Amino acid sequence: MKISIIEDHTEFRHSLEFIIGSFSDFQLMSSVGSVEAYLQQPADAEVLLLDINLPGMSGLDALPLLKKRFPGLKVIMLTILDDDQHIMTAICRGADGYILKKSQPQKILDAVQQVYEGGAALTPLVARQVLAFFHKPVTHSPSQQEALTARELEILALITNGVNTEKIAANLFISPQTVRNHIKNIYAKLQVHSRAQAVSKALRENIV
Amino acid sequence: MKISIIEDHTEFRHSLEFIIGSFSDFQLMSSVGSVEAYLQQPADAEVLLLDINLPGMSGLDALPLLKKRFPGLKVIMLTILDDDQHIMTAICRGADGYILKKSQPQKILDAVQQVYEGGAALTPLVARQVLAFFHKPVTHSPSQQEALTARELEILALITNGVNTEKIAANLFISPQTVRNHIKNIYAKLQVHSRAQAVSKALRENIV
DNA sequence: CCGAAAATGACCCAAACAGGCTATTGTCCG
DNA sequence: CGGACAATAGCCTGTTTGGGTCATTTTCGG
Repeated sequence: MKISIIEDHTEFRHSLEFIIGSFSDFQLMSSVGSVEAYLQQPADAEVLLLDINLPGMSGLDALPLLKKRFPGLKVIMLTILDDDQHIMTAICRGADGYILKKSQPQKILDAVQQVYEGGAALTPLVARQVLAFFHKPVTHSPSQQEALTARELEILALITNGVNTEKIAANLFISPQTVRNHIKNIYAKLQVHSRAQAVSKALRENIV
Repeated sequence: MKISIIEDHTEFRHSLEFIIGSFSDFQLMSSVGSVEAYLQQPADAEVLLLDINLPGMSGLDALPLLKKRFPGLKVIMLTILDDDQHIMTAICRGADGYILKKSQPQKILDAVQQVYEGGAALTPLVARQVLAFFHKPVTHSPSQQEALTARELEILALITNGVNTEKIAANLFISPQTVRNHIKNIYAKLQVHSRAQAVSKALRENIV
């Protein structure tokens, strides 16, 4: 298993090198202090430990670039912060893992092993924040506003796909006027006043 | 740490009981074979191991119900399948963990510990599938269509919030007519023909 | 079996919108 | 300097939408 490291903090980098060097399963290919240095002599690593806070190009900015240049490379973000925004940015840009520097060495080795085997490595607290993105909207939405009926949900779904009144009516085999009435009721329940607002609310609050 | 189990497969349930009983940190409150049985004599557990495939009400359907009735209860889904759809459903309904039955006993204990400490417990392969939901859309979207200008993005964002032409104009200190023109250009680039479609595309492809 | 809620349908009207065309100004790049 | 593009602005026309009010039928739970 070929591993590279990009981490500017010399002391911590040496620790990582030591940990990885302790196991014969792991082969350290490259260990540098910046993305720029890494790109000058790229190693064909399989797993990359990438710091977020780096001098020059940040780890977050390097992520999509590295993923594009080395397809198949698994990248684990290493960071001191478990900042919500950083986590989501990293994940959206293709990170395969996100672990905190304060983690025990064994956890870091586990993470490398996990991503090598095709999994993703998240510390439990990071995983919690990721999951929050899914069930936050769902839990807070059904509370406030009135519930939509099945028919209304059906029509809202079509509106959300940009279908106009005429086509919705044709689709559901009902009169356009009836569609209009349903839409009025939907607006009242969602407390919106236009299709654009309805679509926005429907998508953001996972009503569809 | 108070733990309950809902699992219909008797043999596996007994294994779980045994594993949990082996540690003095854990206190087994209740161990039953169905959601219905659990609701009849609810225990004030802190962590619940919940099977997905259950006779009667499924674990997925019970999830929101249990979460509502016992706020603060952490639920770990236990299942044989790592089916994509089940995972996402469970997460959207508030699961705090999702682990496979074939996991080593130690992993299950770790998961309980992790959710108890406020984290989320996902096996690496499940985590991979969750992450895929984030970086899939981002990678495929910026390809096809033409890029929007800064002004167009600004206006698209306002449209996405349901603001009408008049208000957008007032907001940006430009003429409503100019806003109309920008919107026409946005429509052309996004290949849509209405605000609703534009909002839908903007939100679904993370353009805003 | 009755009443509430949902689904269906209609009319009107003012406002908003979509699409077509033209035009001026500014900026940036080759 | 000249062309490309973005941002600004106007006009016209037909369509769609949002809001108001009313009425009939169906469905479902008490």
